[in-house]
Amino acid sequence: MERSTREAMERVNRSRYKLTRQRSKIIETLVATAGEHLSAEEIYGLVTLEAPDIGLATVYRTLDLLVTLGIIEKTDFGDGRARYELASPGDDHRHHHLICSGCGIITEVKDDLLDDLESTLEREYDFCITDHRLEFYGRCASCRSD
Amino acid sequence: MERSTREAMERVNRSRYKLTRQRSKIIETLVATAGEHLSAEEIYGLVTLEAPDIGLATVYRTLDLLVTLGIIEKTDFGDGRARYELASPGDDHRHHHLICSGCGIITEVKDDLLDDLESTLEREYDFCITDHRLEFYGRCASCRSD
DNA sequence: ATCCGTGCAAAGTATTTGCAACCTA
DNA sequence: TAGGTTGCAAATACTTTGCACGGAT
Repeated sequence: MERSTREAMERVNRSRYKLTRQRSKIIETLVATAGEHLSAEEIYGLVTLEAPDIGLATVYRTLDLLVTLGIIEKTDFGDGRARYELASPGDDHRHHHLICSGCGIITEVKDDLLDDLESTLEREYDFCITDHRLEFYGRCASCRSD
Repeated sequence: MERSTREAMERVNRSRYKLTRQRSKIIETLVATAGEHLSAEEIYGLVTLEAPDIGLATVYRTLDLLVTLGIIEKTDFGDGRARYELASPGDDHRHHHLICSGCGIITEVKDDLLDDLESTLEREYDFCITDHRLEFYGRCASCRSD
C-alpha cells in the first residue's frame, strides 16, 4: 500500500471517525489518481468499479469528511461541480493551477508564489490573509498547435 | 442616468441583441450595485421590486448575454452560486478579491499584480496565459476585532 | 410578417438529507 | 453493544430549456 494511502487512513483512525471499507476505498482511489482533480461523480465512477455497492451519497459524505480532516482539498474551477485533490502535505496554502481552455487539463504549479504580494495587501487593505487561490487560464502547448 | 449604465446599454444596442425593458432594468440594477458581487437570485430580487413581471429565467438569460458581450463578469466564489459584477472597463484581466471568512464581504483589489509572475510561468510551463483569477481568504479588520 | 425575447413551468445537474438497517471500535 | 455509517430515495438548490405568446422592426 502506498505511503500516502496509509497516512491518510491513519489520520482518519486517529480522528473520532471510523475507517470503514467505503472510506478506505475512496482514499485509495484519491491516492491512485493524485493530480487529476476529480469530481465527486468521477470518483464515484472509479470507486464503484471495484465496490459497486458504494452509494454516491457516501462518496459525498466521505469527501466532506476528508476535507474536514485536511486530507484533501475541495476546489471549484467554475465548471459547476466541485473537484477534489490530495492536500499538499505540510502546507495548506498552495492552490495554483494552470487550466487549459482547449483540453481542460489542469496542471499544478508547485511553488507558493505570492508571499510578497500577501504582505503588501495585508498592509494596504488591513486584511489578515490566511489562504489564497490562484488560477491561470490559457492554452497548453499541445492545444496551441491545433 | 449614470454614464456606465448608458455605456452598457449602447453596447447592447450595437450588438445584434435588442435592448428590452427587462435588459435595461437589469443593467441599471447591476450598475447601481457595482462592487457588490450579487448572485442571480439577488439580482432577481432587486429587479422585481421595480418590475415584478420579470422572470428569473430572463435574469439568467440576460446575465449570460451580458457576460457574452463582456459587460459583466461571472465569478464563482465557491458558495454554490455564480456571482456577477461589472467588468473592469478597458481590461478583462483583473479578478482579484479579498474574501472575509467572518462576514463574507468581498473587496476588490484594484491592480493587476501578476504580470511578472505570468511571464515566468509561461516560460516554465510552456503555457500561454490569457487570464487569471486570484482570491485571498482571511479576515477583515472589523471581523478581527470580534 | 418575421424574428427575437419573454414568462411560466418543467427538466436538468450537483449536492444534501431522512431514515431504517448495518457495521466497526 | 452503542453510536457512527451506509444505501436508497426523496428533497434541495441553482440553473437551463421548451414552448406558446408578445413586441419591435
